[in-house]
Amino acid sequence: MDFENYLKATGTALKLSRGDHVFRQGGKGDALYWVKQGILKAYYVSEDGREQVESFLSTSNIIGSLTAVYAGGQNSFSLVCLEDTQLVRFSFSDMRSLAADNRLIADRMTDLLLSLAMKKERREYEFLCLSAEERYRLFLERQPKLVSKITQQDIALYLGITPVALSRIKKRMQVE
Amino acid sequence: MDFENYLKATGTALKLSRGDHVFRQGGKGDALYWVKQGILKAYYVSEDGREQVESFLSTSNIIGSLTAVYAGGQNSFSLVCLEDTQLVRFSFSDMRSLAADNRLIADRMTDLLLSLAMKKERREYEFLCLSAEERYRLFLERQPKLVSKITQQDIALYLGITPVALSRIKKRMQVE
DNA sequence: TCCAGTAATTAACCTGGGTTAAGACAGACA
DNA sequence: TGTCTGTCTTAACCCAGGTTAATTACTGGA
Repeated sequence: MDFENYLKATGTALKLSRGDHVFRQGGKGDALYWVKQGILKAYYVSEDGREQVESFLSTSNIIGSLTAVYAGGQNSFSLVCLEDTQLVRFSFSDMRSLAADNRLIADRMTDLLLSLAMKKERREYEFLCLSAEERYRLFLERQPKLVSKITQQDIALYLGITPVALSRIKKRMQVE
Repeated sequence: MDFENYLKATGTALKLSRGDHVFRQGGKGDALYWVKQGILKAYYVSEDGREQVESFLSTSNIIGSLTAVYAGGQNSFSLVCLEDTQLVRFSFSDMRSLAADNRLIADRMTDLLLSLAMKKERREYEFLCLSAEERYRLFLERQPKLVSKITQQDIALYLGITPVALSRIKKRMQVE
């Protein structure tokens, strides 16, 4: 059984509308989600009520809170649909059990974890070494298709700055 | 065979001195390192020659560049000893092969990947949602033993600020 | 077509951190 | 004992981005 078949066999198909939440920060559950269709936003709300965007997801991405997966902790962020969305939900612990007897699943699971960790390693580098403007340029390069479908506000919060600051950066870039 | 025995059996013991590099940014290799004894610093050098610190490692931590592990890419950072250090080097691809036939190794490998990814998820959150001062307070809480053994400069570069800024933050915190 | 609500821009002012440079301090060593 | 070197602190100045608020533009109903 390969990974796609595993998803079809054990996963639950979900159809959600723009604005629906897949899960909320603080909730429980070790589920992961494969995005069949749509655009989603993963975001944190910090203690003082401010929102920051962890990432945007689109077709064929896989997302889930690792702190929730690991030892069944709480979701560290919320996941909301920015468009009508189709997802397949599957359980990490089920996949892990299955991986013990199935090399294909085991390989895909390892790849999945590696790529999740690498994605975060890259983002860590960007925050540590790049300016807000450089991060914005990189975002335009990497996710050009998303730009038109996401509000400036969300892009700013993804970059770790305010919408006002992003507007200034855009203006600065036009002039040059 | 459990994980510690796996390390002893297949790993290579290394003894390094303060200042020695374990590997350098841009180099190849899919090795991971288990820290038996000592303190190390993982750091990036960005294009303009500036250094930023990715993390500090001490006893029983495991470290390696995930981009290097994944598909045998290049190390995305350098690793240097801040004290005399004992390491055990082991190959990720060997562990992965072994995991296919050994559930204990497979479990430990999955845990390892999950904890690496979670560590980065946490740090991503800190950069996105916390101020430099809050990140410093958190560092003092989490790694109090390291504080006395690491220069202020390295702590500042870990927090993503300059040594001058960290000195100001410390003063500000004393006054309050 | 008009209205209401949201998103984006712009301006004015404030603040945290960067930059540069000068001094203080401490350990290493001749 | 004095000097050298590296680390930390402090000060002065600058700038990117935060904050608040007013203005404009856009969009989706009714």
